[in-house]
Amino acid sequence: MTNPVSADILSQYVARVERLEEEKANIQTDLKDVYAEAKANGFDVKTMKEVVKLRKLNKDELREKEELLDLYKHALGMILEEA
Amino acid sequence: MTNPVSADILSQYVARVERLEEEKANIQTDLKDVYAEAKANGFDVKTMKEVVKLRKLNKDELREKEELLDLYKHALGMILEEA
Amino acid sequence: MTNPVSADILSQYVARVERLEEEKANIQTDLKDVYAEAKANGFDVKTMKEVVKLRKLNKDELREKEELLDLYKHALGMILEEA
Amino acid sequence: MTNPVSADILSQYVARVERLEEEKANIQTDLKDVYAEAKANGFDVKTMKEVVKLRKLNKDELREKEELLDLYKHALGMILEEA
DNA sequence: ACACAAAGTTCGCGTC
DNA sequence: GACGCGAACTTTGTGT
Repeated sequence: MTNPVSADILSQYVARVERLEEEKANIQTDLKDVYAEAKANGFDVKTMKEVVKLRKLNKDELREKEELLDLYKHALGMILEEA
Repeated sequence: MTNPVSADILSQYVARVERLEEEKANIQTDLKDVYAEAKANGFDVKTMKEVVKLRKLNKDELREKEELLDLYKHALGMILEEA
Repeated sequence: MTNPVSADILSQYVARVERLEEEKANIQTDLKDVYAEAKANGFDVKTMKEVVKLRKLNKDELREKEELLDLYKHALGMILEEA
Repeated sequence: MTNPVSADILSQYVARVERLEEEKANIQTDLKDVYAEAKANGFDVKTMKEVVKLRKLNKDELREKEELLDLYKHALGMILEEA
């Protein structure tokens, strides 16, 4: 499979990966810091995270999806109470 | 740590785990089959899965969460278009 | 999409799915319980899971997998001395 | 909760978070690209990831981990003959 | 130590 | 039939 492993090439790839993962770890630390600071100023971190998540959603996609869903919901008499 | 590993006891636990995982795998196969059958009869599998997911959500929990969020959304002038 | 949604048929499918998912959830609970019991008796759950995973692989796959890993390790000079 | 929400401050925090998450997403894309390139050159991505993970562990942790795993394997009679 | 949340891995699906 | 994409599950880390 593959071929006689070329140590040099492999090392290069691994080095690139490790470099990127280091950068990523730094950013994650920064994120943690921002949330910590916000929390120290009285904000609710959990809710902030949720807000951020919501803002990621593209409204149009969402609407399209919901329309498709409605079809099926009605078909099912989607009464949530009867779960 | 732990203790001199008791092979018998460990084997029992592993056997129980493997039995349960086998059952689980069977069920997953069944699920796949149901969806395949539904698809063959003209239903949209992706949407079906979404309906199933929605039905799992407890409506009350949802509402509570949204109220909290609204506070922050308004604070942000949560205009999704300006993302 | 598809066509005039047949509510009855769809309901049947959803019911079957939900039944299967309930069974699956039960099994997952059982699994959790087994691991909890093992842990209470001094076993290391993480290692147990690793063992279970290894047992899933047949011997040939296992050998192949380990050989490839060793190859890469050697290429990277990662083998300092073996065990 | 917390108190009269200060919209300006909150917006700043959210902006900083979103900036950092964007950077993070870029890095993840880069990582994907590196692995894709490696794959295109005949390397096994899964094994590469495994190697990278191993390189993160220091030697002591590694030894401890492997010893425990061996203990369990032996208890289950999983060691047929060593490599 | 536990529960919740994020990350990584795996699996199924649609595509080419 | 393989590849890449997206969702599901698992596992790891963190905060309480």
